[in-house]
Amino acid sequence: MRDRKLEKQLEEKRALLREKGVVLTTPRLIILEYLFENPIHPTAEEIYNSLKRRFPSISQASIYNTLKLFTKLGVVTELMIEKEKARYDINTTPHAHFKCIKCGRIYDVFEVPLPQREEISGHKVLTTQLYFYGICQKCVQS
Amino acid sequence: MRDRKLEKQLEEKRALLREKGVVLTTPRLIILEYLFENPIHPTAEEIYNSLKRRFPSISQASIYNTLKLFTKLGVVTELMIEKEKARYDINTTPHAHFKCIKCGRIYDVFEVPLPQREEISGHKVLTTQLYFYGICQKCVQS
DNA sequence: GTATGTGCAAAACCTTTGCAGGTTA
DNA sequence: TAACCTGCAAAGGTTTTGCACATAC
Repeated sequence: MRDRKLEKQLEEKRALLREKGVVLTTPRLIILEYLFENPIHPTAEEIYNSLKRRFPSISQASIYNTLKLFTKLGVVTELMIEKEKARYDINTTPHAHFKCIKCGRIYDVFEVPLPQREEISGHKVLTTQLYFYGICQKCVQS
Repeated sequence: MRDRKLEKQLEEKRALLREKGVVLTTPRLIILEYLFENPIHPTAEEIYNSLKRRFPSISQASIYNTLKLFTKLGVVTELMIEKEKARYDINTTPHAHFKCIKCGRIYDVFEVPLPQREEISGHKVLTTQLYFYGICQKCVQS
């Protein structure tokens, strides 16, 4: 049985999509659900592999299309913390991220605030990403 | 005739490479020079296209190998400010970057300091990247 | 001379695209 | 029903790899 709080957040995002005139198709709904239930900053491939077990007909194209749409609408944040591939974060509250260069884990960082700037040297700021790289607590210990 | 200050910086980086036991081959030297003379955060492709005019025998593989080596040694910083491809910055002094989502220009940002943290939630921090995205001054005006 | 690096071409990998068929509102 | 979306397969673009030859020290 699903967490009530999570269910409420999900409904909020669904409402946001409806407001924006987005058609609520099966791929979009199950990807949204997946992101809430797996807030581990998954890649498109991880989402695809997990979902195709339960929904064998889903395609890679739909995963990529949906993630791109969600990013454009601000429903998810696309992280470019890795060179190879994008990762997706359903938590769109501004926050930093830490990537362990040893184990590859990615952590949310709420301890260090993002610089909140509307303008820098005459440039209008719309979004901000702050990435830290190093050795995570688990890898430091071992 | 080349700037004397630039020549000095170049010699410093060459010395750093020698110290680290890196063989100073032609591709490595000309890429280093290129980066100093073109501090525009070029991509591997841009470097390749520019250099092959003067050194037709240079290969893509050498560009990629060299950039990876330089990044590992801390001679350049690899920017993941764009999803599609990496960009390289010879200025390894910690600083932020701004990318214009309209024209694609990438600016150095010295006005906003990077958070200087050695440790976050028990994780050991080694490097930090701060990226701003928005509309640049030139695009705002037009 | 020997370890190390280069150049070439092909492969690997992530992401996008075109289009016929299907689904949502 | 009409607009929009999905799934499939192929293509596109960046980066990596294997190997014979070449080069730096």
